[in-house]
Amino acid sequence: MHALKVSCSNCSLRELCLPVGLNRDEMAQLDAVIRQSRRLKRGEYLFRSGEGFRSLYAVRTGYFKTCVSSQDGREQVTGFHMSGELMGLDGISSNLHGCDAIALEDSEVCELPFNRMETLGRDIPSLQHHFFRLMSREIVRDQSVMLLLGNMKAEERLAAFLLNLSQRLSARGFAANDFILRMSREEIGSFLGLKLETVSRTLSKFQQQGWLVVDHKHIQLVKPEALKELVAGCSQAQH
Amino acid sequence: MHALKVSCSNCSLRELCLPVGLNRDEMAQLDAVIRQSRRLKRGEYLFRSGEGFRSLYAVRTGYFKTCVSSQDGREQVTGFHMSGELMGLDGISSNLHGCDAIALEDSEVCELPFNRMETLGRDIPSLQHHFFRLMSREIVRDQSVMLLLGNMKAEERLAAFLLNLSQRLSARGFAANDFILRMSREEIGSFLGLKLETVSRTLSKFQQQGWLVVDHKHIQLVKPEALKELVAGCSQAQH
DNA sequence: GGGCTTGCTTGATACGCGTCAAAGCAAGAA
DNA sequence: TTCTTGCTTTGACGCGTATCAAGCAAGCCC
Repeated sequence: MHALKVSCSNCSLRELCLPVGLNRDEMAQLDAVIRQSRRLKRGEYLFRSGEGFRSLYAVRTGYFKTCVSSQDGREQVTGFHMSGELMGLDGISSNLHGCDAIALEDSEVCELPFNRMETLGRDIPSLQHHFFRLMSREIVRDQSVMLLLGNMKAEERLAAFLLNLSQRLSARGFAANDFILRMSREEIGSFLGLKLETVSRTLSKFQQQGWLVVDHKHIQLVKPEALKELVAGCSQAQH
Repeated sequence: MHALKVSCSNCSLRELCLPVGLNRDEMAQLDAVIRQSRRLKRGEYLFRSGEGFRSLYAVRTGYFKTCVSSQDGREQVTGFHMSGELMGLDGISSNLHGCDAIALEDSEVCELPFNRMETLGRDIPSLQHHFFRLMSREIVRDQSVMLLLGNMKAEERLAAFLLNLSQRLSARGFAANDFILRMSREEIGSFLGLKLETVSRTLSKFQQQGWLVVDHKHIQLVKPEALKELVAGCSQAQH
């Protein structure tokens, strides 16, 4: 990943979500398209399922969850999103957002009007290609969630979740083994296909085994290797 | 959907997977890019996880499953694919295929070299847009599978599966309530996050209730309304 | 035909996780 | 402070699905 460290008035983290090799002129065109960033308070909706789709959103700071709901009110969290990650790709197909996006803490996003990004993609091939790659990456991510929901046991799911979080945080320069959960036990459970009590119990079990320390939302991974060993077998095979 | 019924030497079902409003000239350009179709025998791999990614594949005739495997050999079927449906979108992100695609019966696909489709998309905006829509639709589909795997009980999963099959078959001009399953009980179970015995038992239960008739792979939906009622509450909310 | 394989059904049993309930704990309001 | 309120932890119990195992039907090869 050749992340460009070009100063950018609109979105300081653009190099994370759009790491394309653009020249100065193309960069300026992109800048012209990216809208002012938007701030959201904790709990606020960025968009709701069924609303008209106009833009993608990249997280600048803060934390989001996306979720779909069934008619009788069951909620499935489909993902947690941190800085540099894109939300709203599911809205392209029908011009309606297909999920809710909710800020888990005070957050900031930059808005990418999709029509204009699409047009720009025609002039800047590497940008077009990058968008295809981003969408494909989302499909790959979803497939690994299916593997998790379809095949893993509670302990394996939670271990995979914690390691995934750890890896994404450290990729952003945060500590890999000492972090704050931004979501509730219930939201973790919804994402992992478990009930909140099971999440809580499983965390306690990991703590008893000395693999981590739980203090409310504060998690310290003491033996990340143990967690890795637990998920080694059931994680997706590398070829 | 404005499905064009233009004759096409390479891919008679192109109107299904590429229903774009193209003029004669654009159509010719597209024809030039789409490769000769490829035939596969039942059980044959179209591609394997980890192989280099070059092309997307659209099913012309027959039936496919795609699946990801964990290191210890657990297999998660991520989808079943029938005529007009596209496979391989997950390969774009890393230039490697992210899943296996296997023919469930003797089948035929047409190959869409991705680089050339990408280039063509720049000249034909509606084609580019259509590709974005296709990828987005795949993300939406994956989200609804997550809802299924995360929240539904065995009966609800199987009912949702049968109704989805029924709907896709009838969209292709086949009978909605009388069809042959192309996959084994084990493959259905793998897709739905259930064991084959549970699939078998649940089918038997549906039959005892007079909702359908099972004769090996031959399914007749007698009371599809009953199945619909079962999934009504737990299916994704419409807005 | 006999004997094999493969896939499906069905039953008995086990166990993991959901459900229900109670209590602890932190943060904020009155 | 004291009373909320929301979130979490923990325990007891029960249900739903997995697991193990046996039997059956269909297809295939010799």
